[in-house]
Amino acid sequence: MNMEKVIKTDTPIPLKQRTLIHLSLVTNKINETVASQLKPYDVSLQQFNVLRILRGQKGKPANLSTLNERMVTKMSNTTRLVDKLIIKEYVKRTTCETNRRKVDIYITKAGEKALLQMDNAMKKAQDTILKNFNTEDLKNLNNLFDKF
Amino acid sequence: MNMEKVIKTDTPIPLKQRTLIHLSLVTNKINETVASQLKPYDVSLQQFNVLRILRGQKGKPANLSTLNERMVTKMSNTTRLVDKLIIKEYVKRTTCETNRRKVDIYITKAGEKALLQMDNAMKKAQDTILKNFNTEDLKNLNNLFDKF
DNA sequence: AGTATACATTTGTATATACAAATATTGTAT
DNA sequence: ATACAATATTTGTATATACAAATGTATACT
Repeated sequence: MNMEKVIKTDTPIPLKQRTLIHLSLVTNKINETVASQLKPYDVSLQQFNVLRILRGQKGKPANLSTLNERMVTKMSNTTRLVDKLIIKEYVKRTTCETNRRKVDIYITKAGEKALLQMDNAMKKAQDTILKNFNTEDLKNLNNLFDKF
Repeated sequence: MNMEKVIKTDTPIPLKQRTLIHLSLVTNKINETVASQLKPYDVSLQQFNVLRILRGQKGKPANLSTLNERMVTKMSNTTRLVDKLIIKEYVKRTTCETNRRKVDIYITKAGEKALLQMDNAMKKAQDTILKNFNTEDLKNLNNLFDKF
């Protein structure tokens, strides 16, 4: 990706600024690829991540606060995000037995089934996005990310 | 940044997937820092970028399509983004003389003045975000970004 | 027990963004 | 000149997100 080409500029940009712009462009590109892969399943990346977290619970229900903790992109309204998944019948929500302030959220069979298909789509997206990277590159990148 | 800590997981994540999650977390963190620095000026990062592009025009007006081309994050509605800047009196919009389908968008004196202050805020954000990076790191990071 | 405080979620509201359709203007072919 | 396609922007609408206030429940204190 040639970033100067993408944002059609010819003036040189200071290194720090360039790095942050570069990062934004990379993120945009990734989001596009991911979104287009998830589109057929009519879920957003956020919704996909919630489903993954719920699967990771292995039957144990999650409540909103734990979902929020584990979500990659924190958002202020997990209630409505879960609402969307309930409409699609991918998750179920009941009030928690032991603490009725909380809600228990589970993934349904249908959700797990759909999630399996989404996994494939995401794997495809991942391979597309990272096609130019070898293991060494990926490790270097992760190490640099740790500095943030 | 310890990503496993951020998303509170202890199960190891495959390298490719880890890389993309890591990148999302980094982006989120950066956006937070940037947004909080721009908050006092009541502009979004998008609006700030538009102002910067307009300044880069050096008096020459820009129209919506050129703005869109140069914007880091393309968005579907530059009209309304510019509307916001007009309300704040940071930019002016007139219909283009030579092609009346187009609009000429300029930054105002007030916009330039405000932008100077925002520059400082952004420089501060940048330095905060990249405080752990030396020039070598930044170059490596940019080279890896080019592989996307 | 009664009251205050903390906790977990939901709801209201304002703003942002995505996408498609509508409007206005210009260029081109007949 | 007229009709048609292309271009540039605007508007409508649906959905997403951010933030604050409201609701309902549990815990602690007197």
